[in-house]
Amino acid sequence: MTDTSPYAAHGGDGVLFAADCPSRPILDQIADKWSMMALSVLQQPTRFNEIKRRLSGVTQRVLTQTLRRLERNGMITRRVIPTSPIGVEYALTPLGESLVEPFGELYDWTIAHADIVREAQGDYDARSAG
Amino acid sequence: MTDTSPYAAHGGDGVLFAADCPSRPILDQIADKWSMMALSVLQQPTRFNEIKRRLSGVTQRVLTQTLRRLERNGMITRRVIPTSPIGVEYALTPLGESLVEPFGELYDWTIAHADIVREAQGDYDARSAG
DNA sequence: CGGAATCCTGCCTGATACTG
DNA sequence: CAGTATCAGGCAGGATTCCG
Repeated sequence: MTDTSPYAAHGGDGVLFAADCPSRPILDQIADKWSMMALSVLQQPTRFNEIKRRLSGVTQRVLTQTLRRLERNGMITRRVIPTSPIGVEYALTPLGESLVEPFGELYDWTIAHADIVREAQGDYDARSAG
Repeated sequence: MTDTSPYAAHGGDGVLFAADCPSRPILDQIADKWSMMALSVLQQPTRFNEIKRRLSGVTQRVLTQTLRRLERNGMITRRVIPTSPIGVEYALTPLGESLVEPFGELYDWTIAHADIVREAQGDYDARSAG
């Protein structure tokens, strides 16, 4: 990669996340757990309530906001199915598909390190209590 | 791919993010922008106020909470430097270092797609207004 | 079914002051 | 310096209800 901007590469230098770094406004939009989980679920087109069931714990209000935001950012599409009762199916755009990869690696990381993290939590809590 | 657990791999099937998926409690802890930015900044050991300056926009309250949470999850260490005035330096643990990779890919994604996302936002807003 | 509207609570923000 | 404490005000999120 031929660095054309101070933000071209991650790691190494100290300009990471400066106030004007172009990563900031985007991270504000997508770097939250519900966005990540929704994107992952949408690897196959899915309807609203099905997404809601998968993301157990999310409220319909927050899920709606999340899907709207993802749609506005060009990551998913919203298609109304004129049945009765009505259906709405969400699906990834090519842009959204390209995001699944980084998110997937993060997902895989959590699976791989779940035990270690739980252990660390136990240690910390024991130290705090003692 | 030899799936040993229903959660062994990302993508493909439909069990993603079931209520008992071990990814959930961890994502709750780390899948937020401040955690991600803090971890990235801490690729080199950094003191509190320096981190705060890098993560422009964060309040000291939220940053403290974020660092505590990362420390509890075994991702960073907190070292008090007995100078006067006192100093506190945060640094990555090996666990935290292993997280930098996935986060870095996400960071690189935002840099690479910043323009496309901005364009999508403009389109969406224009459609909404029209 | 999908979502908008409503109300209500509570945490976050932002500012400021205080401690070791 | 690195927090904790406090308080005002605002906005996010939960629960519920209603509509196409």
